[in-house]
Parts: sequence; structure tokens; C-alpha cells
Amino acid sequence: MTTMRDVAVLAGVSAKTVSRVFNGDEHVLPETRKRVEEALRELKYVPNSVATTFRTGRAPVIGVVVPDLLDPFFAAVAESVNRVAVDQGMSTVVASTGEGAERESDLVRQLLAQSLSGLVIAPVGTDNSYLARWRDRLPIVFVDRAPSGVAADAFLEDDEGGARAAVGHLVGHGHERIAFVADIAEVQTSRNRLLGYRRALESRGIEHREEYEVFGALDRASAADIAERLAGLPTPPTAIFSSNARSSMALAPVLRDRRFAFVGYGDFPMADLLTPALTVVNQDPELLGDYAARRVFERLAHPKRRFRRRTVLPVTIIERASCRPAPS
Amino acid sequence: MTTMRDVAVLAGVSAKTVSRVFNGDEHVLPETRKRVEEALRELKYVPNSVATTFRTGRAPVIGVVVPDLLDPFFAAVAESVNRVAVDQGMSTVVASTGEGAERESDLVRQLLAQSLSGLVIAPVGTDNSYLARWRDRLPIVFVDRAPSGVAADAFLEDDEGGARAAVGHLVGHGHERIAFVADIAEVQTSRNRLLGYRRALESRGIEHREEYEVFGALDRASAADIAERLAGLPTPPTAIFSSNARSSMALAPVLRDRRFAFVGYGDFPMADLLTPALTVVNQDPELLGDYAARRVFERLAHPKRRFRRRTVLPVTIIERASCRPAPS
DNA sequence: CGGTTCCATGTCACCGATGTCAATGGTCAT
DNA sequence: ATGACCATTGACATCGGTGACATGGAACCG
Repeated sequence: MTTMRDVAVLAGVSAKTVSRVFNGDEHVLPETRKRVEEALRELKYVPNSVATTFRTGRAPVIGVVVPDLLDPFFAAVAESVNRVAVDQGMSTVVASTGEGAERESDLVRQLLAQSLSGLVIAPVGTDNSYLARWRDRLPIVFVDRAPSGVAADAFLEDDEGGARAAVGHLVGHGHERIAFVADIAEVQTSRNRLLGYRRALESRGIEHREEYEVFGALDRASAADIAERLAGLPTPPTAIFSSNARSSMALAPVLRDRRFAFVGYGDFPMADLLTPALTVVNQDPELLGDYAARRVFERLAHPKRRFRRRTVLPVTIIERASCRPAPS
Repeated sequence: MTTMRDVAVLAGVSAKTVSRVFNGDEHVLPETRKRVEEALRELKYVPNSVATTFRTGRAPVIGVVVPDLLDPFFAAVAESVNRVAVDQGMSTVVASTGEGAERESDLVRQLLAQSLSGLVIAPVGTDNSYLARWRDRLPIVFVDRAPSGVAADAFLEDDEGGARAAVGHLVGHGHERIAFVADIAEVQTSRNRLLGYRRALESRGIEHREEYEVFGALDRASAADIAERLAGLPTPPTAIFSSNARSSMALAPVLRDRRFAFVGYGDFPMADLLTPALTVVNQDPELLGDYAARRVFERLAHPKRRFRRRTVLPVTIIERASCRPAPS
């Protein structure tokens, strides 16, 4: 590859001058500039960005860590962060941890060793203290899930409130026996939503039942099992509150016979065209990603400014057909 | 951050010896090794991967360039490449070009300047000759779309054959007036599928009509317009062949009243739960990504071995309900 | 006209890891 | 005993771009 030195030789100047021209430094004679620009063009010079990153100790790259890129929610977050980064002349590196807490810290460490300028992370692990060492080297912003074991900015949604609203919505439609179904028990957001679910029942004087709270709806097969088990209970629930899009998508097939009313946490593509159309708690992954990315750049621009640590975005319910009684 | 030199000082050896220990070089006294290992641990040494990349001129990273990460097809390709890369101790950088051909070459150039070890690309632009310069610096593998203007490995699917099969399927169900609907005209895969569509009609003695071939189904609004226009034709089509998942998803709402039978190219989540369940040509993005990534590593391992340039994967039809007559 | 300032350009060192080669000291065979 | 050989370790240069500082000359000041 052609280096600045190659260009310098061709233009008859020093490498430093080439650097100046390339970076738009004013202090170059127009005449010299012209010669250098020609040489640059002739040799099709492309800067070795690794060298620059190495020298300056900072790559024009924002890291994004999410559990799963196939989940449309996180894909939208990542896409949104990327958009902001590109706006600012940077790019993003997206890594998905795959819901494995140990892999996470390794993967993140590996990422951070790349001299990233910033990091946006939706953590899986319950202990993020390993990030503390990096905190004063680059802005770290949490999305969707709060940091634990380290103080950092976080943009969250109102999991508990959303869950309460969802359950309230079902109760408003006459349901009292409402099940809670989720995929993975360890995830913080699911725990918060479970909490909201319980609170909502409690506040209406409905006692929550252990057997109505189920985890493990990972795919259609496991979700079907769960639905069977629920339906086979002595007093089966009449409604299901699903804790996230993954479990909702897994449950979709069993909702068709309308044994259960349904509200899911998290919209997903086509949810409105299913039978029945699913009522969901609407998150806003784009906004979440957008805020998080912007915060990274704000922190970079104003290292000593103080910011609100924790921002919780409200969620809204999109009412569709799945908690209305079936048309007869 | 702690560097090898820091560790060296603490262990009372030279940086080079630390390097040897860290990289598992045999030629180190057990005694020395132990001291160095302790120092490594004590200082929590993390190698500066930028420095290593700079030195060796090669990052343990595979680049992945796709048009749109929100499209489940490309998300699956990217995820699949990532899985293979992680298997091989590398990671991936994913960049989405957003269907903008000019942005593409800049973005890719920027990526390539990072000393990537390999590149997997689903190009948008119709001229990929700018990649020629890089071809002997790293393996470049095309997925989904064939290279133009540069010779490179490619893993494609049988667009034309798939389209022929889809149209044949519709004809088999008694349809003769079949429309072709796609999102963007410039994309190679869509053009191939249009070709297959025409060939299929031709081979059955059905003449293709200009007014049945429509582009611009980008979202639900534009797709609804298109459907209206088609339905308003003097002799409206009785069936639609949609060229890709994006247009299929956009068309989904207008398929519910069953004015049109339907086959779409490309499956997508929930397609089987819509009303009607959509019959689709099934691609295999995971396999495509897997093959492409493997090829990158094969090329890296055997730089002079010769490989088949072009691999075309067959596609299959998943028959569901959308081209059967509506249940009365 | 001497001195100060400013401008264009160059020289050099450095970021951190590692390949090359050399130095040191020991072992072994002749 | 002497040389050949090997194992262990270190010194140094290098990858490419850029920050800090130096240089040399023109312009400008009183």
C-alpha cells in the first residue's frame, strides 16, 4: 500500500507536509499543496487508519454490544447508534454476545482493546464491574439494561411501568387470571417486568400465583409446551402477559385459537397482522439507540460536564385485537 | 493502560521476554516465565490489539458489508459469518450501506483501511471494480449478489430458478395473470428474479405485460398503492410474485382480502402465521453466510489453492396458504 | 538596519508489540 | 582444552502517521 512517505517522495516534500495537506492544515503553500494533492491522487493514497488510531490512541469507532442481533429490538438499537455515529464521521463495531454472560466480558474486553472512542452496551451479565477500569478512558453508555457494579450513563425504558400498564390493560378487559411468560429468567428487564406484573395484580387485590409465572419460552416448541401446561392447570389463566418480543413471537402460534387473551412487551414486525393482531407495549429502540449514541458524543465533546445518569423513557400501549374477546 | 514494558519492569525482564511468555514461546526458563506471569496477572495486562494489528498489518477481523441490517435476511447472513469468525478466534465488523451505491465504496474503503483479514460483501453498487486493488491483500467473498467489474468468489442463490419455480407454482394453481412486484429496480437479485419470472411465463406461452411489472414497494403505503393500481387495471392480475422479503412484508396487509394469490421470494419471521400464510421461496441466509465465511478462512489458510469461483445454492418452495383459493 | 514575528517546511521521536540478530553462558564432543 | 552448538535473554529497528520542536527565510517593527 502507498504510504505518506511514498506520496512525499513523489511530491518532493516531507511526509509531514503530506500529512498537513491531507488533514487540511492551513499552513501549506498553495503551490506545494497542489503538488501533494496530485501525488495523493496519482498514488491513490488511502490512509492506514490503524496507524492513526495507534498514534492517537483513539479510533473513530463506537462499539455496540447487544445480546442478539437477530432480535429486531436490538437490531434497531444498533442501527440507530450507527446512524448517529456516521453523522459524526465515525463508524460502529457491533458485537453480539448471545446471552452468555461469561463470553460477554471477554468479548467486551477484546472490543475495548481496540481503542474505541465510545461504547454502547446492553449487557447480559449481572456484574459489569469489569467495565470500571475503562470508564475514564472512554464514555460508556448502557441501553435497555441498567449497569450493575459500575456507575455509568443509562437509557432505559420503564419496564415496570410498562408491565403494570399491560397487566392493567388486561384487567380492564375483565381478566383476573393472568400468566407471566418470559424467555430467560436472569435478564434484568424480565425481572423488572415480572415485578411490574406482580405489583399491578397486587394493587388490584389479585394475588399472584407461582404457577402462573413461567420462564423458558425460547422458541415455538417450548412456548407451545408452556401454553399447554398453563391450559392444563386446575384453574387455567385466561390471559398471558409476555415479557418480551422473543417470547411473544414464540407464543404467536398458540394465540390463534384465542384460548388466551394476550399483551406482549415489545412490538415486532408483523405483530399487527397476526391473528389476532397482538396488543403490545411499545418500546422505541430507535430513540433509545439515538439517545445513547448522542450521549457518547456529548461526553466526548464535554468531558467534564455533568449529565443525568439515568434516563427512563416512557412506553405506551398499542392496542390491537389480542385482548378483546374473539369475534363470534 | 499497562503495556508490556510495564510488565517487563515489574518482572525485571525485557519487554521481549514478556512478549514471549504472553505468546507461549517455548524458549523461556520456567522460573522466568513464572515471574512474568505473575506480573501479567498483577497488572491485569491486556494487549493493545491496535499495536499488534499495526505491527503485523493484519487485524483478526472479518468485515461484513450488507445493504440493511434490519432486513432479517442480511441480519442472518451477518450473524452466520460472525459465528464462523468467532469459531476461528476472530471477530467481525458489520457495516450496512443502506442501499446507497456511492456511500458503499467510501464505506468499504474505510473498512478496508483497517487491515481487515477478510471481507464478505453483499454489494449494492453495480460496479465493484474499486475492490480490485484490494483483492490480493485479503480474501474478498461476495454473497447474495455477484461481483461486477472484479473477479472474486461468490456464493449466490438461484434467483432465476427460484423465480421460475415460484411463478410455475402459481401457474400450477391456475393463475395466468401474474404480477411481479419488487422494491428497488437496480438491485441485481431483483433483476434476476424478474428474468426468471419472464422466462417462466414465456415457457408456458404466457406473454408478459409491462403493466404487471412494478417496482417501488418499499413500505406498506407504497405497496398498498401498487396493489390498488394493479387491481384497477382493465384486466387485473389474479396473483402476485413478490421479489423479496421487504416487498412481501410491505404487501402483507393487502393480501388479507385475498384479491391476489401470492408467492414471495424470501421467507421472513411470522410469514407462516399471517392470513393467509404466505407461500415463499426459501433462501438459506445462514448457509450462505456460513459458506462465505468459511471460504474466507480457506483462502487465508491456502493462499494459492484454487477454488470454484461461483457457487449457486438451490432454493426451495415452502408451500403455505397464499396461493390456494380462499376458504369459503 | 537589527531584531522580532510569522510562515512554510522539515526533523525527530513516539505510540506498543514483535521480528531479527546478537550476546551470554553453558554443555558436549573431539 | 577448544570449538561447535544450543538455550535464554535482550537490544534495536520497524510498522505509518503525527505532535513537538527546529530551521530558515521573508516581512515587519521602531
